[in-house]
Amino acid sequence: MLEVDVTMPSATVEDYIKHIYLVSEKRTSGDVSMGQVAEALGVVPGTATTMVKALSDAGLVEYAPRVGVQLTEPGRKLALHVLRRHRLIEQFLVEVLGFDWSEVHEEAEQMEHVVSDLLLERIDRYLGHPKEDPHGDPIPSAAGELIHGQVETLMECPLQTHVTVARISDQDTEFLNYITESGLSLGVTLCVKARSERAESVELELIDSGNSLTLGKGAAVKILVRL
Amino acid sequence: MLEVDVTMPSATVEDYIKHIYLVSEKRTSGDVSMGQVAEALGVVPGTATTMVKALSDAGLVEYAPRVGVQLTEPGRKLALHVLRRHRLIEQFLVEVLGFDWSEVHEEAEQMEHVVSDLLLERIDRYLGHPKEDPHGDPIPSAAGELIHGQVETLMECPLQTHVTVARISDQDTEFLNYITESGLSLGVTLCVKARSERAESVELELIDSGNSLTLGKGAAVKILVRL
DNA sequence: TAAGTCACTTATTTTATGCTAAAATTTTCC
DNA sequence: GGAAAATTTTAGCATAAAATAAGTGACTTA
Repeated sequence: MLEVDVTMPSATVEDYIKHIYLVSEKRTSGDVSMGQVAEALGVVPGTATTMVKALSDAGLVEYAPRVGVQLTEPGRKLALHVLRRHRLIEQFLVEVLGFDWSEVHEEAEQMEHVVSDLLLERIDRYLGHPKEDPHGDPIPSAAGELIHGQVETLMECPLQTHVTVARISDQDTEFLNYITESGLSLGVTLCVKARSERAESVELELIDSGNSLTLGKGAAVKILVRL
Repeated sequence: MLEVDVTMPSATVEDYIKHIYLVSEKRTSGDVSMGQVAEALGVVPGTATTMVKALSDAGLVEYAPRVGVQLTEPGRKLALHVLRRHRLIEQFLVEVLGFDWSEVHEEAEQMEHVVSDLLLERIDRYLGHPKEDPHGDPIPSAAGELIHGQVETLMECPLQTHVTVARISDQDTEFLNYITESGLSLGVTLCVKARSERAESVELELIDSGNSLTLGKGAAVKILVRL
């Protein structure tokens, strides 16, 4: 039987735990299915089953065969720690080294597994203890707490109301570039003029520029706004 | 037989190539023995033999059984590329994030395998294209050239002559802290008053502070000075 | 030159992570 | 409610990188 050493989790273990956390945040349901785990990690389902059983033996998750997986408290701690590393690195790359918000994800994906606690705290201090990363994602505290602001997607927020773009929940470079070009960067004020559930689209007006824009549901749910 | 994909070397491959380069720089002899490789990598000799054969199949080294190993031109290119990453990272950690020169080695050891070329060039630009890292080690250019200044160890440099500490060729935290406490940091001017080959020691005078200091051979050969 | 020691190589095993393919189970849909 | 579809698990195998242990060659020393 595979033994996972929790004292120094491998990059693979960290990735599984992180993705299980991210998926379970998105879905409100309790358990994450093996299919979702496999898809998030880019492996075949059989591989996910094997790894999740190992994670379960290591006490990082609770696994119920044919039901799904769920983080334990140590697992949640680890997930938030990895997420803190990822998001602080992204913020550092943008703020200090002049990266565009669309290019930092892949870089942080690698670095999150190697930066020491010491380096992480130096980065945090250098940045002045930021609360959010370049995509508006909240940065967990060193103690493992995460405060997410009150946000809603463009598919659920009130109509005819001024709202502010607060967070983009997609890390794809192409998508982020499209968002930038459309003038939907973080902090921009807009107003949802109309929404069609049948056509799965929303019609926006950008207050500052006065431009109008129509977005499909797929894109609209990735854009989170604050009232 | 193990196949090594040279297009994207693993961290392990990079470490082998880097250490073979570093050992062969130190020793003037042509080949690096398997024992030296194993010791540098912290593995048993059998592991080193197996990996070196794989590196040889990949065209990164030339390997003669029971004689030793030597980098090919692609191997040398890779070694210098890894060293460039390592040293630029060290310089960045010290210059930008306020690390002490004694704490950066281990951190860089991890990061050198994950920073992208893009990030590396941003770091290089941010630092103003430094020529040396915090220990005085030369930083190879992006093209793979390395200019090392004319330096000598404290065991070979002329006596009764003012020389400047230019480079410390040991990354051990304890040793570097000792060097700092002794006032032998980079740039310090000193004078070798006497040297005893029998006693394997040198007697130094630090010009700026006026302090005197005796060093054993082991330490003295790690301190490189410029005339 | 025979014996002993040391360094090195080879062969086999282990660990972590992945794959494919088949079997089993659950869900969906008439 | 039973067949088809989708999902999940199991089993067997592959790869990278390490270890162990045993065998081989080569240098030393008398």
